[in-house]
Amino acid sequence: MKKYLKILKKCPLFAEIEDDSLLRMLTCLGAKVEEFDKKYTILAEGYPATYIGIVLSGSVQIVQVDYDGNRSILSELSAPDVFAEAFACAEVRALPVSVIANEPSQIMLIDCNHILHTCENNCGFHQQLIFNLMKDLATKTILFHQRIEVTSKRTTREKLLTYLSMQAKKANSHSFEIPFDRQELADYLEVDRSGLSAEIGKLKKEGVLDSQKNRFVLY
Amino acid sequence: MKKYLKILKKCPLFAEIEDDSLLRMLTCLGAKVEEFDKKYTILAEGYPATYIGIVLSGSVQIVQVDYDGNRSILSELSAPDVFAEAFACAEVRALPVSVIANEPSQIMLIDCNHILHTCENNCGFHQQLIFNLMKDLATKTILFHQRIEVTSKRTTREKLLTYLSMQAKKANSHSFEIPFDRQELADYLEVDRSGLSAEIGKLKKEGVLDSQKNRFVLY
DNA sequence: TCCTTTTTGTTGAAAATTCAACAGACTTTC
DNA sequence: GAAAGTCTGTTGAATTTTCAACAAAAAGGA
Repeated sequence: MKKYLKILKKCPLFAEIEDDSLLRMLTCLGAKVEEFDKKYTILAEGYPATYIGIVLSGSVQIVQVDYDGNRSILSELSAPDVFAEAFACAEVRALPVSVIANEPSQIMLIDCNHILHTCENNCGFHQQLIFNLMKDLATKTILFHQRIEVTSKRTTREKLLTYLSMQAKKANSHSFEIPFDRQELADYLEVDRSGLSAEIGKLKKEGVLDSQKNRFVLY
Repeated sequence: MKKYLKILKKCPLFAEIEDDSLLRMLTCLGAKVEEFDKKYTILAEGYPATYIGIVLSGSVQIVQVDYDGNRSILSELSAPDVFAEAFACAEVRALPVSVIANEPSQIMLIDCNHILHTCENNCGFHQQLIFNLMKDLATKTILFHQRIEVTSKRTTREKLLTYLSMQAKKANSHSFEIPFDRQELADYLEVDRSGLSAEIGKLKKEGVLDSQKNRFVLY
């Protein structure tokens, strides 16, 4: 396990846990590392969700089969991202998604029951782990909530302005960078990319904002 | 506290916890019950999020002040709903919303730190409480995820069909009821109500589905 | 540096949504 | 049981978005 320490320490799930405690804990949790070739299925739709996954190297896709049989890629993750934690914690009977290796990848799998039900050893770091997992879920909830707040606006302009003011508020400044390129921003806002570009252009002309690449200024 | 037992037992946060254990635990957690008159602020935007709230009676609104000063109501909760748990667990510095009493209400407030950091007594039910809280957050994450999956479709028709097939899958039947009236469904799908009604009409004519009130049949 | 690839902005036409207004069906209240 | 209020479906016009196609700009590679 030692060789994965460097990447595991970057994972928010293991924040505030010392190296040796982490190693001991992983053993205690029965964490296992598996290697998957490209296109191999790591977790399969329909199976019970018990495992939490952590990408150690390579990348994975979260894939869903549509009601009319179309496969769609919900997201793509790389190290040290965590996946399936919500499904595992909610104890869903059947995973609604599959997780597929996007390239040869090393994946750590931990049975969520081992996390949630602390062992008799009662290691103090287990507490911290639960705390970290909780924080991860809570943060996701908040981010989703924010996104819905943005996308529930009805026009591209409103969505954009709502999003940008949130970012300005967060940065505590009129000038700030966003973590998206145009296509990604359009996907986030759930609008058409070209329409988004057009709207940004309009707002510039009107003097409402200015932008160059990812940097925006809101007047 | 005893008089609140009946309502608290309905709250998923306290699932699988026996009455007397629950009462002892509430004391241990420093849970307090406060009464708020209509329009009084229970939790104020901008303050640190440390408390988890539970509606015991009455109802509350989750309110947000827009970037241009407009107040908007994000949701309305009644007993035995839980609020602010995500903010508290994520330890956000400033609440992005306010919680206002919508009528005279009794609210239980619990400092989230007391939940997350188990006491030295190490009561077994505290474990269960953490577990329940985790499940609550995980479930919310999943529900938000689903909603985004639905609303990310671009047309009313696609949104509606995506949502309905999810419900059919969940009910494991072509015929099922949804928990929304038309306006609520439109809000959930983020579309115009009248447009939604029109689309349902079209789909009926095309023989894709049938509906009366909340009951839908998908062919 | 040059060439290739990706990203971004622009456009106009087609399609879809929103908006406002109204009428009928259904509920609730007194 | 009548009246008031709410919910739903329908319509047409105005607005907005999407879509496809292209050109300019930026980024990356050889």
